[in-house]
Amino acid sequence: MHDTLENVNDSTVSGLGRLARFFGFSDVMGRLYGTLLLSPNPLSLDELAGTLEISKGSVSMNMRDLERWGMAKEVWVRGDRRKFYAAESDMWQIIRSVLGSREQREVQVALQVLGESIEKLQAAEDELTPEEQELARYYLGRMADLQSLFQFAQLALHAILGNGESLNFDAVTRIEID
Amino acid sequence: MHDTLENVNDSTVSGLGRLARFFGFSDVMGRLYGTLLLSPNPLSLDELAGTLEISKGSVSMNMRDLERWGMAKEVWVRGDRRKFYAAESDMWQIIRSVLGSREQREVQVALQVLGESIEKLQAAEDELTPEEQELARYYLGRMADLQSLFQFAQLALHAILGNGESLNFDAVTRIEID
DNA sequence: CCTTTGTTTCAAAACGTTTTGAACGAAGGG
DNA sequence: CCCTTCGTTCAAAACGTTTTGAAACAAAGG
Repeated sequence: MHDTLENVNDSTVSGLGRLARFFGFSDVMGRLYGTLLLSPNPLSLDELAGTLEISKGSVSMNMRDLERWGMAKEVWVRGDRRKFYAAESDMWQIIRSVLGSREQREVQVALQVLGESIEKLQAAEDELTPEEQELARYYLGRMADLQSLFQFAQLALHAILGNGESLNFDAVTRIEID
Repeated sequence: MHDTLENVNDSTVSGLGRLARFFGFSDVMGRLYGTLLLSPNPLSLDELAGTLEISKGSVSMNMRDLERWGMAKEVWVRGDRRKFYAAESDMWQIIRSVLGSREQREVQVALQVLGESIEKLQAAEDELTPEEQELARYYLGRMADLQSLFQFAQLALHAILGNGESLNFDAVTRIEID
Protein backbone atom coordinates (compact mmCIF):
# COMPACT_ATOMS: atom_id res chain seq x y z
CA MET A 1 0.00 0.00 0.00
CA HIS A 2 1.16 3.51 -0.80
CA ASP A 3 3.08 5.38 1.90
CA THR A 4 0.69 8.29 1.98
CA LEU A 5 -2.28 6.07 2.64
CA GLU A 6 -0.40 4.28 5.40
CA ASN A 7 0.69 7.51 7.04
CA VAL A 8 -2.79 8.95 6.99
CA ASN A 9 -4.15 5.72 8.37
CA ASP A 10 -1.58 5.63 11.17
CA SER A 11 -2.06 9.18 12.30
CA THR A 12 -5.83 8.88 12.21
CA VAL A 13 -5.86 5.66 14.16
CA SER A 14 -3.48 6.93 16.80
CA GLY A 15 -5.28 10.26 16.95
CA LEU A 16 -8.55 8.50 17.62
CA GLY A 17 -6.79 6.42 20.27
CA ARG A 18 -5.77 9.65 21.91
CA LEU A 19 -9.28 11.04 21.65
CA ALA A 20 -10.73 7.88 23.18
CA ARG A 21 -8.33 8.17 26.09
CA PHE A 22 -9.33 11.75 26.57
CA PHE A 23 -12.95 10.72 26.92
CA GLY A 24 -12.07 8.07 29.45
CA PHE A 25 -12.23 5.11 27.09
CA SER A 26 -9.39 2.77 26.36
CA ASP A 27 -6.81 3.55 23.77
CA VAL A 28 -7.58 0.30 21.99
CA MET A 29 -11.24 1.24 21.62
CA GLY A 30 -10.25 4.38 19.79
CA ARG A 31 -7.79 2.57 17.56
CA LEU A 32 -10.34 -0.10 16.71
CA TYR A 33 -12.87 2.56 15.86
CA GLY A 34 -10.32 4.33 13.68
CA THR A 35 -9.43 1.16 11.86
CA LEU A 36 -13.06 0.43 11.13
CA LEU A 37 -13.71 4.01 10.12
CA LEU A 38 -10.99 3.84 7.49
CA SER A 39 -12.09 0.52 6.12
CA PRO A 40 -14.56 0.57 3.24
CA ASN A 41 -15.52 -2.99 4.18
CA PRO A 42 -16.51 -4.44 7.53
CA LEU A 43 -13.65 -6.22 9.26
CA SER A 44 -13.51 -9.50 11.12
CA LEU A 45 -12.14 -9.91 14.60
CA ASP A 46 -9.01 -11.55 13.24
CA GLU A 47 -8.42 -8.83 10.70
CA LEU A 48 -8.69 -6.20 13.44
CA ALA A 49 -6.31 -8.12 15.68
CA GLY A 50 -3.89 -8.52 12.80
CA THR A 51 -3.99 -4.90 11.70
CA LEU A 52 -3.51 -3.45 15.15
CA GLU A 53 -1.19 -6.24 16.26
CA ILE A 54 -3.05 -6.98 19.46
CA SER A 55 -4.51 -10.20 20.80
CA LYS A 56 -7.88 -11.52 19.74
CA GLY A 57 -9.01 -11.47 23.35
CA SER A 58 -8.42 -7.78 23.57
CA VAL A 59 -10.27 -7.11 20.33
CA SER A 60 -13.20 -9.21 21.49
CA MET A 61 -13.56 -7.30 24.77
CA ASN A 62 -13.02 -3.87 23.32
CA MET A 63 -15.40 -4.45 20.43
CA ARG A 64 -18.07 -5.32 22.94
CA ASP A 65 -17.52 -1.96 24.64
CA LEU A 66 -17.59 -0.18 21.29
CA GLU A 67 -20.91 -1.79 20.56
CA ARG A 68 -22.26 -0.90 23.98
CA TRP A 69 -21.50 2.73 23.27
CA GLY A 70 -23.01 2.50 19.81
CA MET A 71 -19.70 3.29 18.16
CA ALA A 72 -19.62 0.15 16.04
CA LYS A 73 -22.10 -2.39 14.88
CA GLU A 74 -22.00 -5.97 13.74
CA VAL A 75 -22.46 -6.68 10.08
CA TRP A 76 -23.59 -10.09 8.97
CA VAL A 77 -21.95 -11.49 5.90
CA ARG A 78 -23.91 -14.18 4.12
CA GLY A 79 -22.24 -17.54 4.15
CA ASP A 80 -19.61 -16.46 6.64
CA ARG A 81 -19.75 -17.60 10.21
CA ARG A 82 -17.43 -14.86 11.42
CA LYS A 83 -18.52 -11.62 13.02
CA PHE A 84 -17.78 -8.51 11.00
CA TYR A 85 -17.78 -5.02 12.39
CA ALA A 86 -18.27 -1.58 10.90
CA ALA A 87 -17.84 1.82 12.50
CA GLU A 88 -20.98 3.74 13.30
CA SER A 89 -20.54 6.54 10.83
CA ASP A 90 -22.92 9.06 12.38
CA MET A 91 -20.47 10.69 14.74
CA TRP A 92 -23.01 13.08 16.10
CA GLN A 93 -24.97 10.14 17.36
CA ILE A 94 -21.89 8.88 19.16
CA ILE A 95 -21.34 12.24 20.82
CA ARG A 96 -24.96 12.32 21.88
CA SER A 97 -24.72 8.84 23.26
CA VAL A 98 -21.65 9.60 25.36
CA LEU A 99 -22.61 13.07 26.54
CA GLY A 100 -26.24 12.14 27.03
CA SER A 101 -25.79 9.08 29.16
CA ARG A 102 -22.45 9.17 30.86
CA GLU A 103 -21.59 12.84 31.24
CA GLN A 104 -25.11 13.92 32.00
CA ARG A 105 -25.39 11.35 34.75
CA GLU A 106 -22.16 12.57 36.33
CA VAL A 107 -23.45 16.12 36.47
CA GLN A 108 -26.78 14.92 37.79
CA VAL A 109 -25.15 12.99 40.61
CA ALA A 110 -22.91 15.90 41.52
CA LEU A 111 -25.87 18.25 41.76
CA GLN A 112 -27.76 15.72 43.82
CA VAL A 113 -24.92 15.29 46.31
CA LEU A 114 -24.46 19.05 46.56
CA GLY A 115 -28.16 19.54 47.21
CA GLU A 116 -28.10 16.94 49.96
CA SER A 117 -25.05 18.53 51.55
CA ILE A 118 -26.75 21.89 51.63
CA GLU A 119 -29.85 20.41 53.21
CA LYS A 120 -27.86 18.52 55.81
CA LEU A 121 -25.89 21.63 56.73
CA GLN A 122 -29.05 23.65 57.15
CA ALA A 123 -30.79 20.92 59.12
CA ALA A 124 -27.91 20.46 61.52
CA GLU A 125 -27.54 24.11 62.42
CA ASP A 126 -29.15 23.76 65.84
CA GLU A 127 -26.76 21.05 66.96
CA LEU A 128 -23.67 23.05 66.17
CA THR A 129 -21.42 25.08 68.41
CA PRO A 130 -20.96 28.71 67.39
CA GLU A 131 -17.60 27.97 65.73
CA GLU A 132 -19.10 25.05 63.87
CA GLN A 133 -21.96 27.25 62.76
CA GLU A 134 -19.51 29.68 61.28
CA LEU A 135 -17.76 26.87 59.41
CA ALA A 136 -21.11 25.55 58.24
CA ARG A 137 -21.94 28.95 56.76
CA TYR A 138 -18.58 28.95 55.03
CA TYR A 139 -19.28 25.50 53.63
CA LEU A 140 -22.66 26.67 52.35
CA GLY A 141 -20.93 29.39 50.38
CA ARG A 142 -18.55 26.93 48.72
CA MET A 143 -21.41 24.51 48.01
CA ALA A 144 -23.22 27.31 46.23
CA ASP A 145 -20.13 27.98 44.09
CA LEU A 146 -19.90 24.35 43.10
CA GLN A 147 -23.61 24.27 42.38
CA SER A 148 -23.31 27.12 39.88
CA LEU A 149 -20.49 25.33 38.18
CA PHE A 150 -22.42 22.13 37.71
CA GLN A 151 -25.56 23.95 36.76
CA PHE A 152 -23.59 25.63 34.04
CA ALA A 153 -22.29 22.27 32.87
CA GLN A 154 -25.87 20.99 32.79
CA LEU A 155 -26.96 23.95 30.69
CA ALA A 156 -24.10 23.42 28.28
CA LEU A 157 -24.92 19.74 27.92
CA HIS A 158 -28.58 20.47 27.30
CA ALA A 159 -27.64 23.05 24.70
CA ILE A 160 -25.38 20.64 22.84
CA LEU A 161 -27.75 17.72 23.11
CA GLY A 162 -30.73 19.77 22.08
CA ASN A 163 -34.25 18.58 22.59
CA GLY A 164 -33.93 15.23 20.92
CA GLU A 165 -33.42 16.38 17.38
CA SER A 166 -30.57 14.86 15.45
CA LEU A 167 -28.14 17.56 14.51
CA ASN A 168 -26.08 17.78 11.34
CA PHE A 169 -22.54 18.92 11.93
CA ASP A 170 -22.38 21.03 8.84
CA ALA A 171 -25.47 22.85 10.01
CA VAL A 172 -23.91 23.75 13.33
CA THR A 173 -22.66 27.23 12.88
CA ARG A 174 -23.49 29.29 15.89
CA ILE A 175 -23.28 28.89 19.63
CA GLU A 176 -24.02 31.82 21.81
CA ILE A 177 -23.59 32.52 25.48
CA ASP A 178 -24.94 35.58 27.21
CA MET B 1 -15.99 18.23 64.69
CA HIS B 2 -19.66 17.60 64.03
CA ASP B 3 -20.58 14.61 61.88
CA THR B 4 -22.47 16.64 59.35
CA LEU B 5 -19.51 18.89 58.69
CA GLU B 6 -17.23 15.89 58.30
CA ASN B 7 -19.61 14.15 55.93
CA VAL B 8 -20.01 17.19 53.76
CA ASN B 9 -16.26 17.69 53.74
CA ASP B 10 -15.62 14.08 52.79
CA SER B 11 -18.09 13.93 49.96
CA THR B 12 -16.94 17.26 48.57
CA VAL B 13 -13.28 16.32 48.68
CA SER B 14 -13.83 12.94 47.08
CA GLY B 15 -16.22 14.44 44.54
CA LEU B 16 -13.59 16.94 43.51
CA GLY B 17 -11.08 14.12 43.30
CA ARG B 18 -13.43 12.42 40.89
CA LEU B 19 -13.87 15.59 38.89
CA ALA B 20 -10.12 16.09 38.68
CA ARG B 21 -9.71 12.56 37.38
CA PHE B 22 -12.35 13.20 34.81
CA PHE B 23 -10.41 16.17 33.50
CA GLY B 24 -7.24 14.16 33.31
CA PHE B 25 -5.65 15.45 36.48
CA SER B 26 -4.64 13.35 39.43
CA ASP B 27 -7.08 12.40 42.09
CA VAL B 28 -4.84 13.95 44.70
CA MET B 29 -4.91 17.31 42.96
CA GLY B 30 -8.67 17.36 43.20
CA ARG B 31 -8.67 16.32 46.83
CA LEU B 32 -6.10 18.96 47.71
CA TYR B 33 -8.15 21.59 45.95
CA GLY B 34 -11.26 20.44 47.80
CA THR B 35 -9.51 20.56 51.13
CA LEU B 36 -8.29 24.08 50.48
CA LEU B 37 -11.68 25.15 49.19
CA LEU B 38 -13.35 24.08 52.41
CA SER B 39 -10.79 25.71 54.63
CA PRO B 40 -11.47 29.29 55.71
CA ASN B 41 -7.74 29.65 56.37
CA PRO B 42 -4.78 28.86 54.15
CA LEU B 43 -3.20 25.50 54.96
CA SER B 44 0.40 24.46 55.25
CA LEU B 45 1.94 21.55 53.44
CA ASP B 46 1.97 19.51 56.63
CA GLU B 47 -1.64 20.26 57.41
CA LEU B 48 -2.63 19.12 53.93
CA ALA B 49 -0.57 15.95 54.22
CA GLY B 50 -2.10 15.25 57.61
CA THR B 51 -5.68 15.90 56.59
CA LEU B 52 -5.56 13.77 53.47
CA GLU B 53 -3.23 11.21 55.02
CA ILE B 54 -0.73 11.26 52.20
CA SER B 55 2.99 11.88 52.18
CA LYS B 56 4.49 15.34 52.21
CA GLY B 57 6.32 14.54 48.99
CA SER B 58 3.07 13.90 47.21
CA VAL B 59 1.54 17.11 48.53
CA SER B 60 4.57 19.09 47.44
CA MET B 61 4.45 17.79 43.88
CA ASN B 62 0.71 18.02 43.47
CA MET B 63 0.53 21.51 44.91
CA ARG B 64 3.03 22.60 42.31
CA ASP B 65 0.73 21.28 39.60
CA LEU B 66 -2.26 22.98 41.20
CA GLU B 67 -0.36 26.24 41.13
CA ARG B 68 0.70 25.71 37.53
CA TRP B 69 -2.95 25.41 36.57
CA GLY B 70 -3.88 28.43 38.64
CA MET B 71 -6.10 26.36 40.91
CA ALA B 72 -4.32 27.33 44.11
CA LYS B 73 -2.01 30.08 45.21
CA GLU B 74 0.59 30.55 47.88
CA VAL B 75 -0.27 32.74 50.79
CA TRP B 76 2.51 34.28 52.81
CA VAL B 77 2.00 34.37 56.53
CA ARG B 78 4.08 36.96 58.36
CA GLY B 79 6.59 35.48 60.71
CA ASP B 80 6.05 31.95 59.43
CA ARG B 81 8.59 30.30 57.24
CA ARG B 82 6.16 27.69 56.01
CA LYS B 83 4.28 27.86 52.73
CA PHE B 84 0.54 28.23 53.02
CA TYR B 85 -1.87 27.54 50.24
CA ALA B 86 -5.37 28.72 49.44
CA ALA B 87 -7.74 27.55 46.71
CA GLU B 88 -8.28 29.88 43.80
CA SER B 89 -11.91 30.71 44.44
CA ASP B 90 -12.82 32.00 41.00
CA MET B 91 -13.81 28.71 39.47
CA TRP B 92 -14.66 30.23 36.15
CA GLN B 93 -11.08 31.33 35.83
CA ILE B 94 -9.97 27.76 36.43
CA ILE B 95 -12.29 26.46 33.75
CA ARG B 96 -11.01 29.07 31.34
CA SER B 97 -7.46 28.18 32.13
CA VAL B 98 -7.97 24.48 31.49
CA LEU B 99 -10.23 24.73 28.45
CA GLY B 100 -8.32 27.63 27.00
CA SER B 101 -4.86 26.19 27.11
CA ARG B 102 -5.02 22.44 27.19
CA GLU B 103 -8.26 21.51 25.45
CA GLN B 104 -8.01 24.19 22.84
CA ARG B 105 -4.53 23.08 21.92
CA GLU B 106 -5.70 19.49 21.52
CA VAL B 107 -8.41 20.53 19.10
CA GLN B 108 -5.98 22.76 17.27
CA VAL B 109 -3.50 19.95 16.78
CA ALA B 110 -6.19 17.56 15.63
CA LEU B 111 -7.39 20.01 13.00
CA GLN B 112 -3.84 20.62 11.88
CA VAL B 113 -3.11 16.92 11.45
CA LEU B 114 -6.37 16.40 9.59
CA GLY B 115 -5.61 19.27 7.26
CA GLU B 116 -2.19 17.86 6.50
CA SER B 117 -3.64 14.43 5.83
CA ILE B 118 -6.11 15.85 3.37
CA GLU B 119 -3.39 17.76 1.56
CA LYS B 120 -1.14 14.73 1.42
CA LEU B 121 -3.91 12.57 0.02
CA GLN B 122 -4.72 15.10 -2.67
CA ALA B 123 -1.07 15.64 -3.54
CA ALA B 124 -0.36 11.94 -3.87
CA GLU B 125 -3.25 11.17 -6.18
CA ASP B 126 -1.08 10.86 -9.30
CA GLU B 127 1.17 8.23 -7.77
CA LEU B 128 -1.68 5.94 -6.83
CA THR B 129 -3.04 2.88 -8.55
CA PRO B 130 -6.73 2.97 -9.38
CA GLU B 131 -7.64 0.90 -6.32
CA GLU B 132 -5.52 3.12 -4.12
CA GLN B 133 -7.22 6.15 -5.60
CA GLU B 134 -10.56 4.77 -4.62
CA LEU B 135 -9.34 4.18 -1.08
CA ALA B 136 -7.87 7.68 -0.99
CA ARG B 137 -11.25 9.13 -1.92
CA TYR B 138 -12.82 7.07 0.85
CA TYR B 139 -10.25 8.39 3.32
CA LEU B 140 -10.98 11.94 2.24
CA GLY B 141 -14.61 11.42 3.12
CA ARG B 142 -13.77 10.19 6.61
CA MET B 143 -11.27 13.03 7.10
CA ALA B 144 -14.02 15.49 6.29
CA ASP B 145 -16.28 13.87 8.89
CA LEU B 146 -13.60 14.16 11.53
CA GLN B 147 -12.92 17.74 10.52
CA SER B 148 -16.53 18.73 11.10
CA LEU B 149 -16.41 17.13 14.50
CA PHE B 150 -13.35 19.03 15.61
CA GLN B 151 -14.57 22.24 14.06
CA PHE B 152 -17.69 21.87 16.14
CA ALA B 153 -15.58 21.34 19.25
CA GLN B 154 -13.64 24.47 18.39
CA LEU B 155 -16.83 26.46 18.05
CA ALA B 156 -18.10 25.16 21.35
CA LEU B 157 -14.85 26.05 23.11
CA HIS B 158 -14.86 29.53 21.64
CA ALA B 159 -18.44 30.00 22.72
CA ILE B 160 -17.71 28.96 26.29
CA LEU B 161 -14.48 30.90 26.52
CA GLY B 162 -15.97 33.99 24.96
CA ASN B 163 -13.85 36.78 23.65
CA GLY B 164 -11.70 37.36 26.69
CA GLU B 165 -14.38 38.65 29.00
CA SER B 166 -14.63 37.13 32.42
CA LEU B 167 -17.97 35.45 32.71
CA ASN B 168 -20.11 35.22 35.81
CA PHE B 169 -21.70 31.83 36.30
CA ASP B 170 -24.98 33.19 37.51
CA ALA B 171 -25.22 35.28 34.38
CA VAL B 172 -24.80 32.31 32.07
CA THR B 173 -28.28 31.38 31.16
CA ARG B 174 -28.53 30.61 27.50
CA ILE B 175 -26.61 28.59 24.99
CA GLU B 176 -28.07 28.16 21.60
CA ILE B 177 -27.24 25.92 18.71
CA ASP B 178 -28.80 26.30 15.28
C1' DC C 1 28.80 28.37 61.09
C1' DC C 2 25.84 25.04 62.92
C1' DT C 3 21.17 23.69 64.04
C1' DT C 4 16.53 23.56 63.22
C1' DT C 5 12.63 23.59 60.47
C1' DG C 6 10.50 23.20 56.17
C1' DT C 7 10.50 21.86 51.18
C1' DT C 8 11.81 19.38 47.06
C1' DT C 9 13.53 15.54 44.58
C1' DC C 10 13.78 10.96 43.08
C1' DA C 11 14.52 5.96 43.19
C1' DA C 12 12.19 2.13 44.87
C1' DA C 13 7.97 0.03 46.12
C1' DA C 14 3.12 -0.38 45.96
C1' DC C 15 -0.59 -0.30 43.37
C1' DG C 16 -3.78 -0.43 39.46
C1' DT C 17 -4.65 -1.24 34.71
C1' DT C 18 -4.11 -3.51 30.33
C1' DT C 19 -2.66 -7.32 27.52
C1' DT C 20 -1.95 -11.74 26.61
C1' DG C 21 -2.69 -16.52 25.62
C1' DA C 22 -4.48 -20.78 26.86
C1' DA C 23 -8.68 -23.01 28.00
C1' DC C 24 -13.33 -23.28 27.23
C1' DG C 25 -17.70 -22.92 24.73
C1' DA C 26 -20.48 -22.55 20.69
C1' DA C 27 -21.74 -23.50 16.02
C1' DG C 28 -21.58 -25.53 11.88
C1' DG C 29 -19.76 -28.91 8.22
C1' DG C 30 -18.35 -33.22 6.88
C1' DC D 1 -20.85 -37.51 16.19
C1' DC D 2 -16.27 -35.62 15.70
C1' DC D 3 -13.49 -31.95 13.81
C1' DT D 4 -12.61 -27.41 12.67
C1' DT D 5 -13.24 -22.64 13.12
C1' DC D 6 -14.39 -18.73 15.67
C1' DG D 7 -15.50 -16.09 19.83
C1' DT D 8 -15.24 -15.34 24.76
C1' DT D 9 -13.38 -15.57 29.26
C1' DC D 10 -10.15 -15.03 32.80
C1' DA D 11 -5.91 -15.71 35.47
C1' DA D 12 -1.31 -14.50 35.07
C1' DA D 13 2.09 -11.44 33.34
C1' DA D 14 3.51 -7.12 31.58
C1' DC D 15 3.23 -2.62 31.90
C1' DG D 16 2.43 2.08 33.57
C1' DT D 17 1.29 5.19 37.18
C1' DT D 18 1.25 6.87 41.83
C1' DT D 19 3.01 6.98 46.48
C1' DT D 20 6.30 6.83 49.64
C1' DG D 21 10.26 7.96 52.45
C1' DA D 22 14.87 9.03 52.78
C1' DA D 23 18.28 12.10 51.26
C1' DA D 24 19.43 16.48 49.51
C1' DC D 25 18.54 21.11 49.63
C1' DA D 26 17.16 25.83 51.37
C1' DA D 27 16.39 29.29 54.62
C1' DA D 28 16.45 31.38 58.68
C1' DG D 29 17.87 32.01 63.81
C1' DG D 30 20.87 31.42 67.30
